[in-house]
Amino acid sequence: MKTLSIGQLALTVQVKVETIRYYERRGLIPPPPRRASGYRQFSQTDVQRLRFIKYAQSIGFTLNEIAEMLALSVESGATCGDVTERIDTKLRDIEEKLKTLLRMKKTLTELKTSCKTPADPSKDCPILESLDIEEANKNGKETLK
Amino acid sequence: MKTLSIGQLALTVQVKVETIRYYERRGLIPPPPRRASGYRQFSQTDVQRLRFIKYAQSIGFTLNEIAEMLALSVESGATCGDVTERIDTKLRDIEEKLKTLLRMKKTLTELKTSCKTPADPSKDCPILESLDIEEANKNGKETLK
DNA sequence: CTTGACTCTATACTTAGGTATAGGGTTTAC
DNA sequence: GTAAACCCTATACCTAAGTATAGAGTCAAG
Repeated sequence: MKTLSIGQLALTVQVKVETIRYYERRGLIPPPPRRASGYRQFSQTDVQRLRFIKYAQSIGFTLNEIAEMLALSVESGATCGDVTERIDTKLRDIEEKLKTLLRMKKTLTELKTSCKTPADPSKDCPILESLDIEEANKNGKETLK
Repeated sequence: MKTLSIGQLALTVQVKVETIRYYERRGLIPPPPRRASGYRQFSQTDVQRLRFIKYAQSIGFTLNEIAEMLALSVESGATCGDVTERIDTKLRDIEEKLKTLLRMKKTLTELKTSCKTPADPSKDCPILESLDIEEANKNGKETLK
């Protein structure tokens, strides 16, 4: 089993050196053994673990959630049920976000339409207009003259 | 024109007092006139402006983007073109996020299926298994005995 | 054996959008 | 006229996921 320095590990999994140390602080990877000099010695396990972290991140899990799942894998007897539960939670999250984004999309599209067809095309945007009117009031309607 | 204290404004638009001061610092609302005591005096314009900010936020604009739009409304001659451009940019953002979320949803759903049907239902989750194997290796297979 | 690349810790900084607190001064209602 | 409720500034803190920096020690190649 050849060991890796933090730099080699970083290179292997395409992660910054600082990030690995950060993950160790966060408890996402176990503190690796050290050389006499204090240099960290990582194993292939750590490569695997970091890859798992990166993958889980890419499918939308936060570091906290990933930490929980990793803890799960250490407890013996963790089964599919434990994992699918987290997946379901995450799927509900995603569903929520999708709904919000779709609502935003709809509103923006409508806004765009109302904006594209002003009574007079040379006129100011009706969206900004409401603010402008207020600005005018603020200045005692002076700006309307 | 009756003026409002920061607390009254906060109540009116359902925003925390601190948030209003924060918006002032961020340049989202102009520095209001002050009483002799230093107390801020807000106008109906500020109510309008804060409502605009909240609305824009709710449809997905960041405070920076909102600041830009507010600046736009101050420049005379800002038209629909200026606004629809921002809306289009935001719509592209949303489209991106939607794609990512849908990808995540698909992956998680597949993962769930693979997790639900292990060879033996009492067996550990195949997702966590890959990590367990590595853990075992690390301990010199001792844990497999 | 020296020099450049690597590693160590600790601390601060980043973005985004606030929230909380300390230590004051002010206003208002009774 | 005093006490509660309000306001002021400045500063620190929060989440999330890192990134950057300083100052020191270590390793490997020539």
